[in-house]
Amino acid sequence: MSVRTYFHVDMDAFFVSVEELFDPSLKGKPVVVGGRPNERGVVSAASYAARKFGVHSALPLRTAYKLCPQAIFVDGHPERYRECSQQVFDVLHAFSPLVEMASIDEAYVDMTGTERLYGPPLKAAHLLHERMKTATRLNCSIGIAASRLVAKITSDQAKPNGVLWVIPGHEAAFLAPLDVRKVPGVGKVTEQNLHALGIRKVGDLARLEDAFLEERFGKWGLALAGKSRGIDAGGWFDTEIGEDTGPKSISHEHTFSEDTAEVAQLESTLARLCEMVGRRLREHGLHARTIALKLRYSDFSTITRAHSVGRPTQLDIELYEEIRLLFRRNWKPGAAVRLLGVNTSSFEEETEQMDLIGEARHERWKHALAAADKLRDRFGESAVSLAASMRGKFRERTHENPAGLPGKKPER
DNA sequence: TCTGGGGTCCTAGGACCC
DNA sequence: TCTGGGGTCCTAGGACCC
Repeated sequence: MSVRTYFHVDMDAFFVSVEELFDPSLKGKPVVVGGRPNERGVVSAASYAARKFGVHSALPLRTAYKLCPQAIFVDGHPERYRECSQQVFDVLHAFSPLVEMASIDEAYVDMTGTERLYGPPLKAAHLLHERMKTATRLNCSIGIAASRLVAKITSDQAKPNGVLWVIPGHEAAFLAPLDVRKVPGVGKVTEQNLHALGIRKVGDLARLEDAFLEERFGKWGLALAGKSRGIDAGGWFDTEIGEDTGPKSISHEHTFSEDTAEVAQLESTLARLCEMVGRRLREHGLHARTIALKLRYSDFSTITRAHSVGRPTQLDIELYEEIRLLFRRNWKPGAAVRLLGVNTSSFEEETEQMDLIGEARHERWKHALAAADKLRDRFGESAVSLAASMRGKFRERTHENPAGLPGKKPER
């Protein structure tokens, strides 16, 4: 098999950098994206100035405030990030057609066989780096290697705003001195398990027998053995670049600013979550067979309860009927709830069958929801709401029912 | 420290079928 | 009446990623 060349392009402090485009006065200052310092929630991104104080993503906002009270706390703007992410993709795609966005702020580019066009890898990477800066006004770091795994680890080592190449054949030497935690897929738990075995560096891992790792960690251990030697093994690293598979699940969840045990508040929140999920299902032209409720109590204990339905659906009201049933069967009445979530999966594409099945009620809702989706496009997410049509004194970001949705009260 | 929201993948047990 | 052997689907939970 011939040697391939992969770039891993990772945007530097992406959310913070995008916020700086909208408010240049933020530049160079300690900035925390994610919310107010007294809110429930965690840091989505921290500027390099804020990181000097120990602030990093996933840190609770209240903790971030204690570490760095002078930081500027800003709310996240997902639409801005999606738009900039699209610009990043456009730059990459114009550069080389084999691009796969791995998340909103990072991508793999298969650069194999582009030497005649762009020259050797380092030269090509610097050209791409420059084009990215010119087109998006954002900095990125680029890792270059013969496997995607090593390219990803390399871009991390290149940060911030750098380009780094691991020459084929030098993977093991490059990886050996790094902490095992640097290997994608090794998180807190696996790191602890490895430490318990006296394994701290990737080099320690690479010296072990495959059989030993397989015995200790199963299938995952075998993939880990390959990773320690820089081989794309296991999980999505094995897939081809550029193939666009649709989503496998669509979900929304909400953490209350204060825990609550009020049924009206809980159920109207579930209704709102079902609307958000239903809308996205319709956008993607998908019908879900499996609908799941997520419930987190004050003590952070969390359960999920799922049900698969005979007829896949994309309708808010049908999602809500299932979810409410799951909720009523599983919620310990009176127990304060911290978080609610609605998840859908086992998708089926739209079929003629589904349209033919549509009995009157089904069709009414379908048309009403299409109208509601249009209204939301024009006036925003809170313009129309099933939650608003529910009884109960509690209302959250909703008002009366301007679309005239059928049915005042969703009853079975 | 007091812990978001959106995902993916893996494991494991039980039901059910042949 | 002492206990098959898959295969597949479903559910629940957990690790991990950005």
